[in-house]
Amino acid sequence: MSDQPDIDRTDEEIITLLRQDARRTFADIAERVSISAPAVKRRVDRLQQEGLIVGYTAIVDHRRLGLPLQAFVELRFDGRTKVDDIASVAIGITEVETLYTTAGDPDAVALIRARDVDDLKRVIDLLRRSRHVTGTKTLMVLGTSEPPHGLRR
Amino acid sequence: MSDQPDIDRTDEEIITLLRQDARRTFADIAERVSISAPAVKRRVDRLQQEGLIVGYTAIVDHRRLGLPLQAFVELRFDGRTKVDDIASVAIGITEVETLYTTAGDPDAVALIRARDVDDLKRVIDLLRRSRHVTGTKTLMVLGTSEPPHGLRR
DNA sequence: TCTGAAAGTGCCAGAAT
DNA sequence: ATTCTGGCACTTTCAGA
Repeated sequence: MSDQPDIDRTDEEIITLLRQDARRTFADIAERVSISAPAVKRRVDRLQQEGLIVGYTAIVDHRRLGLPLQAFVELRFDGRTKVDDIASVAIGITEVETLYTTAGDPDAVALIRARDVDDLKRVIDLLRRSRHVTGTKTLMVLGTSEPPHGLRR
Repeated sequence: MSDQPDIDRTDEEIITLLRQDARRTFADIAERVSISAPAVKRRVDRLQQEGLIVGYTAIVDHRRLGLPLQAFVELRFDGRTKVDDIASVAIGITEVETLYTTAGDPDAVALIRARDVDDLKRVIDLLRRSRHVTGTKTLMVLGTSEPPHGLRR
């Protein structure tokens, strides 16, 4: 359970560049951070091994992939529910993009992607019928915006 | 504003593979989907051009990068607020990972990442003082879980 | 299929400890 | 002296036409 290993300015820059475009070449990164490509590769290998970089993913347009609807479903559980049981409500439901367990009024929040209203309804019903779930509240997402992604300190 | 272009099974597989690991080579993908590497490249180029693949990013461990706290901040706005004004509350606040505009009780939800409680407090205060914001409600995230990422239909 | 570019590896130099 | 990090040279693999 280590926490923050020694990350210098160059490591930060490399991470930022890879967050902006994960398919950048080492040579490209090397030029931007002013060290050689092999040196970049070694740093990236290290960052991965230390678990700072967990992986790389393609960002897709869900609308064009046939999942235009997005919603938060707040979940409330009965008092006996263990935290691990909470996480298990999402398993097998592919429409659940992320399940957040939370401290406070909703015990969890599921971020859903759905094809259409019927699909969304089906997913909500599935969640509502899950063991220990005592209630839900759904919040439709109209739009999202995020910063250019990478300048985060 | 086109929507769903012709995506065949191979395109879907390619997208899934790139979502699992965006740094996969065309040769690697080619082997897995049983076509040639140049054919994969052409498809990926097309998927990018059609806007199905928007970009590629590195997934980082925010805890180890010094941002261990995560929270939802529900935002309520006064009646005269335009939707575009809602999105603008997040600009300049690097701790806002995503701002969701929503239909219903909260008008928007900001997903926040913070260094520590003071940082979180600072961000919440910033949001509360934003123009048109009439109230907030904060929900701490205890944990997240997401499906292996890619099997989504 | 072919050419140039990038990835990946080994080796050595220099700096920091 | 040793450890860490970078550069260089080289081979293998990939990208792109």
